[in-house]
Amino acid sequence: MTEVEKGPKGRRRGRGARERILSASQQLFREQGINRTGMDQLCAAAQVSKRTAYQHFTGKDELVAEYLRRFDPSVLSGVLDRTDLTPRERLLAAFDIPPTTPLCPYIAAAVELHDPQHPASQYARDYKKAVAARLADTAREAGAADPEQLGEQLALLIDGAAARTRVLNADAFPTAAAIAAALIDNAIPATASDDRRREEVPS
Amino acid sequence: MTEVEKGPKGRRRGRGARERILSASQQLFREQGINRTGMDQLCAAAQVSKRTAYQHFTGKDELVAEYLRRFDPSVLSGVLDRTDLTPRERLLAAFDIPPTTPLCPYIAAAVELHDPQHPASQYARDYKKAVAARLADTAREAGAADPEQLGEQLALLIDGAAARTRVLNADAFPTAAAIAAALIDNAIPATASDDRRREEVPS
DNA sequence: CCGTAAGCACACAGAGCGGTGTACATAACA
DNA sequence: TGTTATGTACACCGCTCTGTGTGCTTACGG
Repeated sequence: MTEVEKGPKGRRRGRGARERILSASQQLFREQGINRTGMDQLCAAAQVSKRTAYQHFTGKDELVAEYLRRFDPSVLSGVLDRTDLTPRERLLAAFDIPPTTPLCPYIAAAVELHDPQHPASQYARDYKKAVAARLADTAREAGAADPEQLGEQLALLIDGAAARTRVLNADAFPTAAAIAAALIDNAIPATASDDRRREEVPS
Repeated sequence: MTEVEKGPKGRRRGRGARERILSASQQLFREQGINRTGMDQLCAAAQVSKRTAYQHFTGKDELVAEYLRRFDPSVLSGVLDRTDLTPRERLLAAFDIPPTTPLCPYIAAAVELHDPQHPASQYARDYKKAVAARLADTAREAGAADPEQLGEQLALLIDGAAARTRVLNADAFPTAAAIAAALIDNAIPATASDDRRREEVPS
């Protein structure tokens, strides 16, 4: 096992330079934004020398892309996979986000980088499509008439709530959840008995 | 009448330094973003010396705030005031935006500036609230049961479509319009005789 | 015990940024 | 005719940014 928490000089930790950099990115990029966080500050926060950082990442662009890739936060895999909820409840749970998220980092990255060709922007696009697809899957499971459309609609609601929360400085997710509930009720034929707890709906 | 289109030296135009600066801002801030547009480039595009620009605006911050204030485009005063449409049609027309808008500049400014106290961010907040209020007014006029809620919901849909359009690089307003139609139909009691002109059949 | 890999500290380059200082030119008005 | 606004041209300041170059220090494996 490599030594950990070394003395004041030399290698600080055997493993973890990359991880510390990415972890600091998570915090700083979200708190301050990408453009307003310089590499100097980031390396200081990660307790990593700048030289080391540029040996792990070819540049800030690659670091930003990796930072975005290290997500998946709650919404995608956390909420929609819960088996203790009905599909309908899972769809609605996607709107019960904790107040810890100032703004969806994917939208923020796309706006801040401002270049659709930037690797991070491309990944943001892929991720958003994946979220819509997952929502569509769950919608299908819930028995929606047009699952793809419902998935796209719910994804739009999430993004709208995120953007509006940022601009207004006030939580917009309850509003989005209300719309979502209405859409789901509209889209799912009443025959699907989703309102009963813990029941797998045979499609 | 002051002379216009002067010679190669001296004062280029009698009036218009300010206007040219703001006009160049409209183009460059939208095309490239605020942070990626330097004052040098902006002054060159406006054919205005940097010195003059800083005599009209105390700094870039003030310029950005003024740039945002010089909007109102179509949505707020253009569409919702049309008397040739029923209130319901006016609400839906807010989603028929031309493809000329890459991203709602208010959201972009709030994300790029990243400081809720920035004058431009404050104005963006005010503007978004005003839009929701105008939508609520129209919703009331259309006979909605809870106009404030419907206005807020439609505003969220617009912001969601704007954000999603930016991230996905694909028009998301049709999806938002579909949701809006459903919400409006749900919120307005059938007694309201808006549907009488049925030549436009959506969905 | 020595080589190598990993990392640190620190200075520096090159560019762009917001913003200013200075000297000069022109138009409108007295 | 002269004064005053208004504007130009252009160099310049101080700062921050991304990214390197250089030399030193440590840990670990053979």
